[in-house]
Amino acid sequence: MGIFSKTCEYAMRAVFFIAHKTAGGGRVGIKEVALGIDSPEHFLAKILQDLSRRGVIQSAKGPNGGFYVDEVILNMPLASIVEAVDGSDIFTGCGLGLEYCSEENPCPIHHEFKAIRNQIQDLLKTTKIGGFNKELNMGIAVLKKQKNLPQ
Amino acid sequence: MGIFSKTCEYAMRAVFFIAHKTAGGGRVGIKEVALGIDSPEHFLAKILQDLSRRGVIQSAKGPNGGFYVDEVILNMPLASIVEAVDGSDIFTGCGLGLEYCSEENPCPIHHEFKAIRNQIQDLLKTTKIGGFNKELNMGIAVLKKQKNLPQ
DNA sequence: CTAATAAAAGATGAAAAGCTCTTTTATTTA
DNA sequence: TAAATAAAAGAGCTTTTCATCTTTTATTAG
Ligand code: FES
Ligand code: FES
Repeated sequence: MGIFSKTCEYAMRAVFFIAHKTAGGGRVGIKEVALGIDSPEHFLAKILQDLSRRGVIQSAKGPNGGFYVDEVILNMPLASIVEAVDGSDIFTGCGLGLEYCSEENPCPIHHEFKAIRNQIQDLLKTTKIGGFNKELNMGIAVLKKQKNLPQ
Repeated sequence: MGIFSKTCEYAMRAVFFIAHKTAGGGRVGIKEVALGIDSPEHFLAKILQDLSRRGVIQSAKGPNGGFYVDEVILNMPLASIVEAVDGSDIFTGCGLGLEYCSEENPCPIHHEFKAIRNQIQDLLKTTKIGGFNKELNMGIAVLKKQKNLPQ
């Protein structure tokens, strides 16, 4: 696993995809999202249901239904997704797994780790959910493995 | 979970502890290590056996036996432990979980994430296993939760 | 109002991570 | 050589994560 759980990785990719597809109106179905980010459909459905309940995306049932986002969500930070899925440990937790990270009783790598943690926090708080629509449209950024490309 | 797996967190704390206790010679038993870093003894034993097999620590059976490290190990980077336990995904993996991280087909957060990944790599490669013995001796750095300290 | 659509919810299961307990093997010291 | 010591190895359990399949509910177009 990487820095984020697999669930959280799917969540971020999916929300980027939905933002990209519906920023100008409309909805996108679960099948299309799963295909677009290369994730297991039924598993992703669970994740999106949860994000929808928490207000990180929006959804509508029935014909022409699907997932979508509004202006407010487009301006929310990536951190909203990560916190909803993985919790806030990544912003506050100790790099060596001590029960709590503290300035008074720091673990050996506390200072260096804190800098990294802050940089992660910065990335997640300043990156807006809708911030990559242009890159995604232009194909400069991708949300799944591109074919015919070694390494 | 944090950036590293729980197993990896235990491993790093344990190796720091062993380095601290045996840098001047001698061995330290599994019970003392488990107590010293506040980890489950039998689970930690498995982790240390594995690290020993991989040459990240040394061990001796019988009376006066236990775990220890030599000069060579004291100068090895923290990265050796992390790689042995969690693999090298943390050095190369994509922040959004794409199959591979690539400059040609980057995910939306590729550039910012790469900077973070490099900083983690830098921390793990420049931090020596024996680099904190002084701090640990002086009590300036700790390897388990300190008692009677709120937050 | 009905049929079609699409998300929501429920039930279940596989795999990995985390953890415990018991037995065996190697070493030392007396 | 016998007893004590301590890691190594083996077997197995619990929880969490990741994933699939089926049924239900809400919505909409006709
Ligand atoms: S105490 Fe470990 S990172 Fe702060
Ligand atoms: S492609 Fe995602 S971090 Fe490089």
